[in-house]
Amino acid sequence: MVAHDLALGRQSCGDCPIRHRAVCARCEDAELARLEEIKYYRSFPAGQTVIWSGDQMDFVGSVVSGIATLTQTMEDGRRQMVGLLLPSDFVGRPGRMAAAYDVTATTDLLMCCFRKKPFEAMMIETPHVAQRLLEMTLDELDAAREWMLVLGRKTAREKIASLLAILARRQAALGAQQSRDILFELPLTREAMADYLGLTLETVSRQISALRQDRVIVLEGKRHVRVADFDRLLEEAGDDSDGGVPG
Amino acid sequence: MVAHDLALGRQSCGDCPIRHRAVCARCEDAELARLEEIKYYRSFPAGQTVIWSGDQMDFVGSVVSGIATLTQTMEDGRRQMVGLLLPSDFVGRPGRMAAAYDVTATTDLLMCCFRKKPFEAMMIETPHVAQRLLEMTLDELDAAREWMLVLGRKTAREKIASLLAILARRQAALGAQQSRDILFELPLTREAMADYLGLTLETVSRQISALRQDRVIVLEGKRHVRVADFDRLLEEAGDDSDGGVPG
DNA sequence: GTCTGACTTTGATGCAGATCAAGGAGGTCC
DNA sequence: GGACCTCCTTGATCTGCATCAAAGTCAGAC
Repeated sequence: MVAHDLALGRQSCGDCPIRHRAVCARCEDAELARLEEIKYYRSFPAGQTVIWSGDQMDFVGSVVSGIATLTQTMEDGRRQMVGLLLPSDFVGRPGRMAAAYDVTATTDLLMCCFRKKPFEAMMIETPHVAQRLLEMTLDELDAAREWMLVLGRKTAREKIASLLAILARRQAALGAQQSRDILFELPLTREAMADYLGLTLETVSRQISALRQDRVIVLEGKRHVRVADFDRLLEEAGDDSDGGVPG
Repeated sequence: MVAHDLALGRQSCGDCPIRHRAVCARCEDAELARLEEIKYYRSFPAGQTVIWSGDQMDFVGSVVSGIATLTQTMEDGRRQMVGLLLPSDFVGRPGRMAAAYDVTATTDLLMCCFRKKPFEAMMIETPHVAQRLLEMTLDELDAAREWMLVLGRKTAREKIASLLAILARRQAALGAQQSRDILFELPLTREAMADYLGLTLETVSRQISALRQDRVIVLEGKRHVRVADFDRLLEEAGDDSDGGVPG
């Protein structure tokens, strides 16, 4: 099973990498078969817009691989990212015609799309899909509220540390690390990080440099980050709770 | 039917003021009867904490009347409001033991609470409750994302105008106004507004004064606001879309 | 009536982060 | 090789909001 197969739709849900985390996680075989009938895959190269805010949207779907962002833009060009979509995250809203946000692929992106009308019908008829979607939406709401604290009350340094902590935690969760160090790639440009954090790209750059000089992180190239002391990073982020890092 | 009756639980759902907007909106008579068995009312005086973040929470529920807030607090005391709960809004999360945020009554508050365990059982068995909760959660997620733009990218003046616009729109929606002016009460102290907007209370006070001097709003006392030109207010808020104001 | 405390307003000053500006690193195309 | 991107870093300066401080307003208790 390679990406090429995925892109051509030659994939059964049973083999899907996000089978147990996406909106279909709870589906039984019959339900899965039904989903399979209304699904199709779409891929987007890094940088491409998936959909513009306000556009008619005739599908909903899941991120299979890669990373996408949701952003809002004001008339004068100020931009705020309001969501970071990782594999298994859901895109679109049942019952709504138009997209509410710009959706952009920040890396090469593969999406599993469902035609909207039949998906909405399924939502009503099969409870497992709606239940799972509720669970995922509640998680997203928690994440959004967490981010409101970051945007509203944290300093620039804390904001950067918070973002790095999210990425580091995700990386740590992906697999047992051979060393205690967490190593990960920044999937966002400095500008995209600024849009996420409500900062300017210059401030992002400066604060990353500062965290490097203060030995909180080690940069290997511009996009690879090594975190030796995760608790230290959390401290810098202003988080009290120590998240569940393995090791 | 008076508040006193409500507080004592002497109320059938049929007469409930939030019957058609709350989590029970879609329920049929039989479902309603079942909800009625597991519900009870609680009232809180203005200023009282409904629940502390981290506390065990053995109920979920709806705001029947009054206003409550969700806030997050950092170790050093920085606070960010992450939700404003108006009548019909839902409190708590099925499937979670502990409260994630502090919930505080900012006005006298009446809540319709459901015992958590039986409510969770109902979520699984009756689709209408889960469907309605999904819809409400998606709306809340949209509101949270809207607020992320406010927190991350708007100036202090725009933040205040945005909050006033939300309150004004809600008031306008409540009933046909006899005049074109929208008149409403601020349900929050300056400090609570600051917590909502990621500002200090001094900045809130100054910006409200500035909007008054610039004739965007008229203050009648400290807590009553008159908005003569709603479009002007939206302009000040940096919103392009003109929301659906009647008249 | 006065006292008290919660809430609000206004002024003076300081600083974190924005803005303006320049240059560096690394990639791709020719 | 050089030209030309895009992305990133760093420096100098400016400014919007925070901070520190003091006084005003109003309702309720007595």
